[in-house]
Amino acid sequence: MNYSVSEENYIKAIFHLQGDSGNVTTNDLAAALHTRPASVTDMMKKLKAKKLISYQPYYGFKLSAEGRKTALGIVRRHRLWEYFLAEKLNFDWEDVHEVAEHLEHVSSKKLIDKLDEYLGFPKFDPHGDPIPDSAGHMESDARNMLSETEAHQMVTVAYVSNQSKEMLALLKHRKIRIGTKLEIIKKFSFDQSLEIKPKNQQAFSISETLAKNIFVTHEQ
Amino acid sequence: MNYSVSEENYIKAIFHLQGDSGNVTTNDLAAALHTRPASVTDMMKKLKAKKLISYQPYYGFKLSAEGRKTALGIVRRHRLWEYFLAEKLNFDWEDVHEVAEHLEHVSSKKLIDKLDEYLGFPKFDPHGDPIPDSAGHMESDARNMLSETEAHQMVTVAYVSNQSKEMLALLKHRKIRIGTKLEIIKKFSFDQSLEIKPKNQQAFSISETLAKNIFVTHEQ
DNA sequence: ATAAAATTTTAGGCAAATCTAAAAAATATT
DNA sequence: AATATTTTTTAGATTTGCCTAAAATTTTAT
Ligand SMILES: [Mn+2]
Ligand SMILES: [Mn+2]
Ligand SMILES: [Mn+2]
Ligand SMILES: [Mn+2]
Repeated sequence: MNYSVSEENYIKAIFHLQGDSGNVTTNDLAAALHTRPASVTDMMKKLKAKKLISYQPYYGFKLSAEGRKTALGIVRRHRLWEYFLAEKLNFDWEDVHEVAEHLEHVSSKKLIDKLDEYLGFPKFDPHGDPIPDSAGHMESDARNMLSETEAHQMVTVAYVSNQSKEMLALLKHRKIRIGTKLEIIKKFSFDQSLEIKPKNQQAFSISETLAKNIFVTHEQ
Repeated sequence: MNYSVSEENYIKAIFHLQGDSGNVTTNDLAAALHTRPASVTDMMKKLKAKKLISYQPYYGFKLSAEGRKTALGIVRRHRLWEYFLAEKLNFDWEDVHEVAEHLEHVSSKKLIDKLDEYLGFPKFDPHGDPIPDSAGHMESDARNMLSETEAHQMVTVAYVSNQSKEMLALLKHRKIRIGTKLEIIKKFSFDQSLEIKPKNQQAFSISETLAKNIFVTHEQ
């Protein structure tokens, strides 16, 4: 019911790594947590004993129903704190993650539910990621990769998939954030770069690399 | 420069225990932290090696200048979070301590300074304890024990020295909190009980035991 | 189908933080 | 001053979480 900081970091990392296949490997998890494969194997034994994952030695692991529920709780805390830091404390977009990485481990349910209420039950964090509600449910709206969106469309930035400091620094410089409305002026097939024009800004071009990491919605 | 949760809890406990004499004993610290004397001795060796305390085996210990500075930082975080929980998240007075006990260990300076600013640089926490500023300075205003205050005076509750659940439950029932203004109607020498009348409330009597744990200011 | 390479696990060790039981030292009592 | 009591420290274990090096297993290449 109550897990250590280390256990929580492992659970959350597995949650983020298991995409559709649902299976995570020892090496991948070690890389994600900047730790050694041997340490991962140790922890997997413990999480299996606690029934948070199913684990076949040599064949990877996946969260159990209980593990997933636990992961959603941690993600909820992380994203609510990110929202708080950005909205209330005026943190820059790119700085919220590091602090939330620690705040997420303060696991008082009462604290988080009251924080959620205080913030007005936000649905998305500052990076556009959905915030699970207290029952573990979250929005999953249809988003399209900016690089695959047709020209001459007005879209709204909803999510950025790469959240490295470098990426966020670039977005900040370009004044692109979650909620920014922009028009796709032209697409160049030579290098797949795009000319875009954010509302109330001059048009400029962005690389394919960047466009592949920005997700947009069309509605409205 | 950066200390473990356990080290921080020890440092803070020493800070609270060392009154005027300035010297804390192994048994007292063990009792305060619900741990064993042997564990305290182990940790004292470590804190001494890190120059946070001066420590003479068998003769107790006290914080060094560096240790005191560190302790003030932890106390600052603790009390700012208590203020946040009470003022912004509407926590009951008696519930803030437990959660702050964990939040205090998230030690980002930027986070705490921005939180302080967001809260409007409060000078006292919900229990009336002074909050150190980012340089470690705090108010130390003249407070008097309610039991030793003359009758027919209008005073303001500024601090409660006993912060047990039982005490806070009684104060809550009596609707007495930090900032409550009240008049001392009469003092009974038989049992040292007091008749008091909070503003906008009926008069009632309180025991000497309670009156010895309530501190008040006269100004204004 | 073997051999080579990559991945994962096991074995053994280490540091932090705790504990119990025994020894040592300080303090109090006669 | 000697003895008893209390306090504190030391010795030796235990648990958690991590590591390196070696062994086991799976996967890939020939
Ligand atoms: Mn974390
Ligand atoms: Mn985020
Ligand atoms: Mn604490
Ligand atoms: Mn307090």
